[in-house]
Amino acid sequence: MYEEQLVSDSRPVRVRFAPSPTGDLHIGGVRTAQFNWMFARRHGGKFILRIEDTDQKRTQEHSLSSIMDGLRWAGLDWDEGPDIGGDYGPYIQSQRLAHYQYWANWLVEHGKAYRAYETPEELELISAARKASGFPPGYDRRARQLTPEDWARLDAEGKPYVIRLKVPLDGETVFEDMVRGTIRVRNDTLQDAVLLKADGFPTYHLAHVVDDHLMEISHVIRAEEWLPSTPLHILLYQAFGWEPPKFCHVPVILHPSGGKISKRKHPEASISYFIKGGYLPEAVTNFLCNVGWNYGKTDEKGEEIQVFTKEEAAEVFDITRVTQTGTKFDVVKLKWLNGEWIRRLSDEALARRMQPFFEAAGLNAPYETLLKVAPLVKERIKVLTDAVEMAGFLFRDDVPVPEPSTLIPKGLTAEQTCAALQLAHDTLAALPDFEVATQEAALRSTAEQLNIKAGQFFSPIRLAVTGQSVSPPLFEVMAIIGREKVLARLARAIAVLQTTA
RNA sequence: GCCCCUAUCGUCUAGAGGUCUAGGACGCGGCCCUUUCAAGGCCGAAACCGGGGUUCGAGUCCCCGUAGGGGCACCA
Repeated sequence: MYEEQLVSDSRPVRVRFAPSPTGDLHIGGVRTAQFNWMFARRHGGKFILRIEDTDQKRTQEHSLSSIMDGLRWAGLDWDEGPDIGGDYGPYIQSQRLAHYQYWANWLVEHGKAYRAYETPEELELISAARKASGFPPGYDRRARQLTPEDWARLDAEGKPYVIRLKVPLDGETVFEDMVRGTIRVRNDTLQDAVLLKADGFPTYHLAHVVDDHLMEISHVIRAEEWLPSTPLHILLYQAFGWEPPKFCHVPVILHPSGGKISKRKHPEASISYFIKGGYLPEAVTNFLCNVGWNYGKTDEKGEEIQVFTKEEAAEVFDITRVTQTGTKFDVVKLKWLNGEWIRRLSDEALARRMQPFFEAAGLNAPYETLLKVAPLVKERIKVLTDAVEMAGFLFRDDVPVPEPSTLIPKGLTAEQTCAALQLAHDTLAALPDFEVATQEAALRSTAEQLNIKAGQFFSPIRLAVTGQSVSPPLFEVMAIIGREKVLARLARAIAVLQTTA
């Protein structure tokens, strides 16, 4: 199916991302938001942010700002939303209760819905009894029998009620999903879903249908977990006599071990994991494009282009080509992509982006120094936090004293190593300047003098100066650290070897 | 239990009935480069879930199995 057929000219493209404020933004939510965003940008439509806070128990105080921060971090800007308003506001459902109550009652008045007075406890009993006698669990629609007189009597007793949809007992509901094609469900498998809760708040089913209609949403792009309840939503549109939007259900993101990735069980389900973990928003959105969709452009070698921006993706985004299979979230591949993006950063940009991570590690890393560090770590790190691990020693005075055993390279004795370090020390001390090229020329000829391989020579120097066996290129590192500290650290290592020998 | 969706290398995917000896990427292995580690270059191993149809021809269409996922709340 091609997308062009599904975007009608008569109806402007208006899509929304509608999270519930129950904590951090979920990584799957980011992708859903991104698909909506790309679809809107592709078709010159509007991308709307709406907050679905109709569950008073689960709503969390700081969640709204956390969600908006997450979206901003990912660069998914919205055209209408709680903070910026718009012509269809308010964009927070708890501020739209009058709408839901009006339309719920409208359905009752028109015989499409009814009041039900069962308590949650009674419902549990009903469900259990049905199960026991071989029926599917759920509600048995007994309140359909109630007359308006019954309602008056129960109201007089002060009994709270909910409003339930009167689902047709026979027939089937059919709709077209933009990625899955025709979906067909028998109505007798559907429940008389609650639309308005006893506390006067709507359920998701009612609230989103009313809002999507009132906000003139043209395409509902949402996670696959909504697929089974979509027939119910179609029935609701029919009961109202409204034209439903087009639906598109995108596959869920799975944990590599199988099953839905959940914030409760997996830290990487939350966008903050990636923000704090030193991932670039460019890489995360790039990666998310390839989970359930693919860019499809190839380079001159015939290889698929893997690195692209979400803007580039939006230019060719076709929602009907979204995959239909649940996809596992491969953090390893994300890390690789993140490395690709880091390598594309200018030194200035990389320095700026690394800075907060050094600070978070308690290191005072001036921008000017980071600017020199950037080219050294650029092709060695996958996430920004790697830079702290790899180059943190540049900003630390308490670099660990190396173990004598690690100091001695293969093929050399302790005495030889000690002598080599002493010679390195003296050579460096005598240099006219401390430039990389000067150091390199001098130390390479020193290695020749000593008749040992360059690698054998540089290894103990590296250990002594950086405290690590792995580091960015040695001469660059020493130039940044400065001659004084380098000589001191060499002297310290020499002393360690001497006491051992 | 009932309903819905899905099924190509370990993972993400390309594949719109003949161009498939099934392509790419990550990861993995090897080689080259090299002061460590990377990055980069080259090479390699690695998949159409099973069974029936339809068709001259099926990874591609249909059916049945099987497997995976999702859903059956006064949560979203």
